[in-house]
Amino acid sequence: MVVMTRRSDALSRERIIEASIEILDKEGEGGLTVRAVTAHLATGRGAIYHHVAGKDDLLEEAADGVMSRVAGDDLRALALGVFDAIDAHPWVGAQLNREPLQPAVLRIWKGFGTHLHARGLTGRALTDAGSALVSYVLGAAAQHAAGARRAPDATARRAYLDRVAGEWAEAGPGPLGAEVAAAIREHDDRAQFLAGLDIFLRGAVPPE
Amino acid sequence: MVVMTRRSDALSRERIIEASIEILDKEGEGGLTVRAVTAHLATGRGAIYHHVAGKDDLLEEAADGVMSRVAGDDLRALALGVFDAIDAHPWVGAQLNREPLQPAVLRIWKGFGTHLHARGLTGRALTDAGSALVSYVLGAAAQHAAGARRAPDATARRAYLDRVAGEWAEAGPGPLGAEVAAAIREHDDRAQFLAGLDIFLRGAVPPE
DNA sequence: ACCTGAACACCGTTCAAGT
DNA sequence: ACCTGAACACCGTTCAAGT
Repeated sequence: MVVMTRRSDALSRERIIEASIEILDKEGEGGLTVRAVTAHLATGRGAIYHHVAGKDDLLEEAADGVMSRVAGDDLRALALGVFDAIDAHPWVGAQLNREPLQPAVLRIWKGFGTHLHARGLTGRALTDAGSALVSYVLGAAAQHAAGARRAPDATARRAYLDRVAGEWAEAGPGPLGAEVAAAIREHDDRAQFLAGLDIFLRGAVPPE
Repeated sequence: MVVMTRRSDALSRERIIEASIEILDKEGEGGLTVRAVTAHLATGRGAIYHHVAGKDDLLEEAADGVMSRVAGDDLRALALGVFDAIDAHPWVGAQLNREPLQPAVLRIWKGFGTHLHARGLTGRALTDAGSALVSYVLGAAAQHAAGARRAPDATARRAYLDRVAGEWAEAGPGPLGAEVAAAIREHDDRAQFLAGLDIFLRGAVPPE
């Protein structure tokens, strides 16, 4: 008698999402197609629709998969963790800004909310600060991710920054253009992100 | 003798962008297809490629077209102008977060940079504050636009907020979940945006 | 120079047919 | 129940042919 066992590599929501993250990391956002995912899993085109609702669902779950591995003992560490995760997976930066209710965004909201609450914020002050912090972090993430996508290595990055600096310099003959142009050439996204975070924390919560 | 004159409605970059904005406002981002634009202009599919580089170019120029009409005498007025423009044209919210160097983003950067400079910020303090402010405004814009897209009228908006509040309430049994859930139900995106702007300004610049 | 529209090389999703 | 893969209804972009 032949006993039919499940293939050990049977499809599942988890395996589909895992494969999607691999493809997104290797090929970028444009590389994630249903054809690529099903080819990677060696199955038929329509197979994944038994496990995920569609491509949007796939992207939301993939982004949450990345964000679920971010932790931080305090607020700055958590924010840096989010930044570094997006630096490592640039496609997440765009995805987080597509839908405010997706699991990954709620996860970030909860993390920041908890830390702000621990710092003594309650009521309106808490939700105002949480909302602003989430907006700042997601906005900075999208900006950084878009830049990282366009300038993946140091040489491309230099050319990219020079181009922005040039546009700034020509934009205003006044002192503003020159100042910003110079700053852009010395620019470091991660340090800039932290500087913005500190501005925000200074305005939102009293020093501990 | 027959003198051939140019059709008065000859194609031009301006007319193509204008048509694109109309389609985006009426049909949303998904409605902007090359087929829709060329049908609207009663011309052949390939005609627009003589005037714009492609669909990305079209979206960047359309967003800049909207942002070019925003003005503000002071920083808060400018920020509110950006918010209101995105409220009126939700597709701009997503577009601004796609590419940090696009004309509309540089335009916003210059506006904020000028106002921050006028408030006495220079050097690193200026670029840190400008960068953080742009990130906050673009992030908040994306969040608001995504919500507005999903909940266009008051009834849909209520259902939407109730759903978020519900997710929050069930998320944490502690005081945080209940507080945030209650705040969300009373939530007003525009007021929230202003509250976040004030947090930011408190941290970035001394009161005038 | 500009426009036309068929052709090309893709998409995401559905669904009858299989196991 | 789950999987297969052809079919469907779309895309953006190119390009030979027209004017």
